[in-house]
Amino acid sequence: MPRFQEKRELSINKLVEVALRLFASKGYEATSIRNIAGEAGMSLGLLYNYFKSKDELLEEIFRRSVEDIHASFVQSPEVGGSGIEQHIRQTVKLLKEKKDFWKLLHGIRIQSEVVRQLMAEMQEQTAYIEDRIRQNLIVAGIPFPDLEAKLLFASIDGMASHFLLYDNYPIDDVASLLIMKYKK
Amino acid sequence: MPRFQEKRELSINKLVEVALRLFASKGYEATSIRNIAGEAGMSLGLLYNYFKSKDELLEEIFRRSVEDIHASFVQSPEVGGSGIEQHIRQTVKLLKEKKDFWKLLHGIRIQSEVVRQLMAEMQEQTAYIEDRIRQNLIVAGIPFPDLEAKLLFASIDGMASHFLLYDNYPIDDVASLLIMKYKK
Amino acid sequence: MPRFQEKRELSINKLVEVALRLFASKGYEATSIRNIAGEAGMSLGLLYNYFKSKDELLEEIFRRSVEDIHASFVQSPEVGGSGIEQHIRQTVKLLKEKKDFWKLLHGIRIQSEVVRQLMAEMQEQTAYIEDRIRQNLIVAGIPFPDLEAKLLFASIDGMASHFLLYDNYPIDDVASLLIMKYKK
Amino acid sequence: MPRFQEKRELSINKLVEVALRLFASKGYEATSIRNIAGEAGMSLGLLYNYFKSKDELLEEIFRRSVEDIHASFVQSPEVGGSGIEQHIRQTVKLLKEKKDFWKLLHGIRIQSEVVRQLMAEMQEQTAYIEDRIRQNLIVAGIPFPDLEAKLLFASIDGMASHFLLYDNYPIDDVASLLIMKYKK
DNA sequence: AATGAATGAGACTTCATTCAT
DNA sequence: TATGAATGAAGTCTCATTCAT
Repeated sequence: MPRFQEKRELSINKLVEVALRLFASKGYEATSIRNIAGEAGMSLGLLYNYFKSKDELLEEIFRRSVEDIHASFVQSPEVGGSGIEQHIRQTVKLLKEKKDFWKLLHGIRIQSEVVRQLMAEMQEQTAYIEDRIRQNLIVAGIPFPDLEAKLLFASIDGMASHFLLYDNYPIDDVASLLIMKYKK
Repeated sequence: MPRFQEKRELSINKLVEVALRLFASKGYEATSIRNIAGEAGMSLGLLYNYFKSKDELLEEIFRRSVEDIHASFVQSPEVGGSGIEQHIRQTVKLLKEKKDFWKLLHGIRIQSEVVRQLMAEMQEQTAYIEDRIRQNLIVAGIPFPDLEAKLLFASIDGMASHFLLYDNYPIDDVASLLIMKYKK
Repeated sequence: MPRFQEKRELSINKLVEVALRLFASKGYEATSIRNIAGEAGMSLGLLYNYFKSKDELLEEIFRRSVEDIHASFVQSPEVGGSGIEQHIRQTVKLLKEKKDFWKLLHGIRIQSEVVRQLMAEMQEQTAYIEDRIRQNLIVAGIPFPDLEAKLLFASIDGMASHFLLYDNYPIDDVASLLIMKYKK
Repeated sequence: MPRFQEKRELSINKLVEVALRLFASKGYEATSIRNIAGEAGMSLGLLYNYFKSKDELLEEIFRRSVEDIHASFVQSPEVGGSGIEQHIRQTVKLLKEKKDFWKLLHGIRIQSEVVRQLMAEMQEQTAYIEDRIRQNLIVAGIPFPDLEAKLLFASIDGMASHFLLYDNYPIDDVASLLIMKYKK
């Protein structure tokens, strides 16, 4: 019965979507399973048919989001320019597209009690991103690429934080300015 | 009876110190009042003699920390160099000195909810800092000081995040590199 | 699934019944939620599935009781005699049938605080009853019906209090005597 | 040192007065010892120097009030008229003078968990009052004095309840009407 | 006499999770 | 698949009371 499979996926997608939204706006701890099931229009029991625990739901959110982001970074660039420019533009694009996930991530990454495991996996992603940045800096012939990579990564991350934090943050302008610094 | 006052302040200081440490490491929501009182070596009831609620304890932590930080920024600089250099060095110094508070802040600022009030007050501090940065950029004769201020603020914030996030983060080196970019 | 509805109603009815009994005998404040759940043979958590708070449970008790009483007063009289006689007899009948509710009401009505809202609604009922009494007095051609209504209402209320207060209170005899005073 | 004695009595009087006011307005259970000490302008410890417990404070309130009321009933009448008239007028007078105590009493007498002992003592007073009423009825030559006493007592009690319950209750008028019924 | 620090039990309430249907 | 009844631990907070000073 493919119908069952369909419904199953529909429900799971709905749950992931709702949970991400709530985790992003209220925080992981402050969001209750009841709240999620309610907003998703389904019962507590059904939620537990799909996810063994609240943690597992969080993990699934991370899995999906990280996968999407990774794919987006790896695949042929959707934005033009040099390597660095592409990287920054791509990051900004993803920030806008997946604002809720970034909010969740930024809100959870420092106090990772529940999510130590997830964070370990994230670390890999982080290292990968920093490495990409370094590669691009090397290509651009910038000196001290290791340290520069750390700085650029931090700058991008800070920009992201402020975008998530403040309304009407002119992220495109700030990004452009940042890109300019690495031109020539 | 100054003895009461003494004991009172001792208890309050201990509570604020312990709560800050726990909030920083486990997060505000995940830290229980019982946990705080226990680590502070006192009973639940005593905590509530001094703080009407968990929120109020958090507020007191913020009040004290923000006050310290503000004072530290305003007073005669303890680190040398140009305006921008001073600002960055001072920030790094404070980051190291008040690591727990920054952890708490970075872990709480995105999903406010409980702390919308506090965040509103923080906003003022934030605006003040961004303005200081802009002033320094103007003095240094840097074009687009508004946008540059946003970028520099973001870079510093991102650097701080990574310092809080990763062990052995070479913040002094990254800071030096950042300072260099605004020299000459 | 009517099964859920059934169970739900069963639990709610049980809770309302037990809570009324306990509130009546020990008072609202002195009765704990744990006590209620325990006597009702269910867990604390289940109670909170049905009632958001202790107050709401009290409100439900009031809602149901007031509704019953109102219905009983409005519907065709189950006791004979003149208007006044009917009113008094009906009151006595209800007193016996809903002794617990009257106990709760008499024990709570003076120090409202929690139940100011409920009391405001009760006031309407009270006014309605006093008005009914006045109508009956007018029909019976008794002078000063306004004041007489207040007095008769007070007498009935006092009789009720003493019935609730003292064991073996001869309420039927006292009621008969009271009725006699308004005959002829 | 009579000064100590003086201060002691002053403090005790203040506590009794404040506690009575708070018990009357919020109820016994809902009033905290802290609240009482605070409103009386003294420390928790001092309160416990004078009263071993919250119960004992309540007992003292009852002792004093009952004594006052008893004295007032027993002593030469301050209001004129026949026995019944005197009794009713005197009751109304006391109601006005000791409104808080009556509120407390009416709010506590039905659910007497804490105060079973006190209520037993009150019962004596009650019996005494009912007996006085009966004596007066006998003197007035009214038939069925036993039952009439119960009814009149209930009427007076109900009047009192309504006076305590409703603002601007015309108790004097209602009392006059009640008195009239027993004239001739 | 007088203070208020200190305690711990217990109050109300929420929550993640399990289970019978 | 789907429901929501049911649980019990744990959370925040209040309270009467004791005690050192």
